[in-house]
Amino acid sequence: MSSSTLENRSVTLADIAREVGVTPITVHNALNGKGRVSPGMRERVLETAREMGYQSNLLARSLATGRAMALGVLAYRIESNLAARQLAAVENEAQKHGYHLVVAAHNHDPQRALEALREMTARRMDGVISISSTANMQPGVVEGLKTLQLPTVFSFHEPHGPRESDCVTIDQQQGARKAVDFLLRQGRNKIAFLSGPRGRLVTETRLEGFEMALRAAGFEPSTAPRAFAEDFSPRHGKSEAHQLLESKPDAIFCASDGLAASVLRAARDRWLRVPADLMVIGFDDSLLCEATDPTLTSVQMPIEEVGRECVRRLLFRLENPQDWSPQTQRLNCRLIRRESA
Amino acid sequence: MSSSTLENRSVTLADIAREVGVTPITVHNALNGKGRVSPGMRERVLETAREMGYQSNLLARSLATGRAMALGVLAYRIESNLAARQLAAVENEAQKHGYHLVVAAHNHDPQRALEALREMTARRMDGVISISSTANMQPGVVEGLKTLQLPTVFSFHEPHGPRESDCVTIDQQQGARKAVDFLLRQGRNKIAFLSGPRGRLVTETRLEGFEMALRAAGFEPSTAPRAFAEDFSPRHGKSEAHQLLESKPDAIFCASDGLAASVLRAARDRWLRVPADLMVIGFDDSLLCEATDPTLTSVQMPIEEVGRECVRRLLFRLENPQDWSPQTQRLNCRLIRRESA
DNA sequence: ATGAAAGCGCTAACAG
DNA sequence: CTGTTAGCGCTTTCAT
Repeated sequence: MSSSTLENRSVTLADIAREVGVTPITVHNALNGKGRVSPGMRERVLETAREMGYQSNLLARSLATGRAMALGVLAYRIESNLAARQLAAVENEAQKHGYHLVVAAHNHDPQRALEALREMTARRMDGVISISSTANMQPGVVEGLKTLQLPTVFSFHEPHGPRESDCVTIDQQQGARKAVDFLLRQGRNKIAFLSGPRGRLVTETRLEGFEMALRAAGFEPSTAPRAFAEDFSPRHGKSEAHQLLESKPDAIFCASDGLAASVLRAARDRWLRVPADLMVIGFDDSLLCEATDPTLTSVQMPIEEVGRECVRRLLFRLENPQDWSPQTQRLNCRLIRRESA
Repeated sequence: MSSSTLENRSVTLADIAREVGVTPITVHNALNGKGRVSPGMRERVLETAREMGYQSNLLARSLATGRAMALGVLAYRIESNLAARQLAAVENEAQKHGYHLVVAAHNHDPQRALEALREMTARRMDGVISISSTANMQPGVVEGLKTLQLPTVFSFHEPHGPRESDCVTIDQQQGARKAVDFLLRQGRNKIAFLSGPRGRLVTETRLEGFEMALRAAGFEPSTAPRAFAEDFSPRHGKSEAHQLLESKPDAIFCASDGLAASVLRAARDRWLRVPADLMVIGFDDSLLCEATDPTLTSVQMPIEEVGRECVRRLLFRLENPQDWSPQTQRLNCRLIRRESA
């Protein structure tokens, strides 16, 4: 009678039904407020269920209803700060709507990504959110997502070709423009650009924004000094920073906070005062920004908003299949002012 | 016949069976290499399955087998760098063994944690990994995990009372000792301590390590200068750092990299040379360490190893229920040397 | 207000 | 080698 009677196997509707002396259907109705059940009956059922420690089996429910009440998340990485923040936002939003999250990482390995994708369909996820911060995902994966007919939201990444899926991105070009505009408004007119490897979407997009801002202000962007480090981390970029400083810029816009930190170090080597002699702006508004000296002004991406929006769009699609149509959304960046500019 | 015949509903074993002209069981056997199936048959089945775009339904399989092939992860947070790194390691290891991950965050809200826990059992997860970096989890949750008879591994957190579950932790006291020992060996003998709020496990554990190291070296730890900031972030601790510097220490051991960054700033205010006049050591080996100037020596926690070990222990338990017994494992920290010490 | 019947898709155990 | 039978736990539709 008490919960301790049942050993290993977990309590089922039938167990409760037997205990109460009705059929499983009545128990089901009582528990889920479905059919009409007399108040007394409902009370007894609920009570017994509690006593027996009943836990409805979601696997069985999902199988029967065809809804897993779970979303798959396919992330290029989990440990990256940006990805983790987005994942956290996704989790939070999904939770609010009663959805669980199945998470897989692929580290840009297309094999692994496709495999994870198959697993998501095998588990009959209601939908999938793809987090691919660098947009380096192999085309095959994007195709995979599309053909597996799982409702998908891409984020960060804008899938190539015709858009049959939702897409939530950040306008990084706008972010870069915002930073450079700000420098220009501060009266700086010899602004340099520092980024990581050429060819990376991050580099190219932010460089475009940099050039657009200069051009809009009447400068010839092609003459603006620029350099490209091996990577975006603070371990890199110091020699490139020194190289840029040779041309005596009055500001440097960096495509990452790590590189901006390197610029600060290089500036100190040369006894330059930041921001008086040299303004520095980074990108990402990461934890580094508060740790450098001076603290770093940086472009902030609304990554949490991206996460939330992914979930919202996906759920909207699931709940309103008729009046849904694929849509690409671009969110804007903000400039977070600190000491370096 | 071709894959395009099937519209919405997904392909089942029965569909393939019908197509091939056998029973679902044969298809099942062929697909899973179970019963003996003639090579020719197996070939035809595999071929047809591929053609029809068959995706085995894991929900159904789990329901039938009683194994979800999935682990639940209950994290205090996802966006924290440490948590995200551990999560990534867990994901990686689980993936290797063919397990999926269902992830939920509770932000130390006991209500939410219990709810997430129920959801994990409702989904019949094979086991749960609890990531609770600050060990602030309410006792109720720990109890919940224990009573829900889901195999659980606690990490970071050592559950109160008798240990009925596995536990993988990091010996932070050892980490602190290691840092202070190092400073002592460098000839420093006026070492101060800076941390965040008192009462937090992080503060107290690292303080204990600090004092143990001093005592072991023949110093009276109670006289060592110490201060406690409002928080562990680089936004805090600067005034506390200045306060400590009044007593002219030759080294400061900080309970976080953020606070260590604040110390570096304070030191610069006073024209102290780091490490010549003042050595500084942080804790966590976070991204900040490479961004400060000078770069920060810091204590590194083997968080990825913790994640992997959680999965290994859990899977071992699942696969060898008989010769499993709860065990608490403590991993050691390393000191990562950079410029500040 | 309650129940009966059927099915979701897969698997396990044993029979032919 | 292949098929039969039964069941995992829940839901849905339709009777009563």
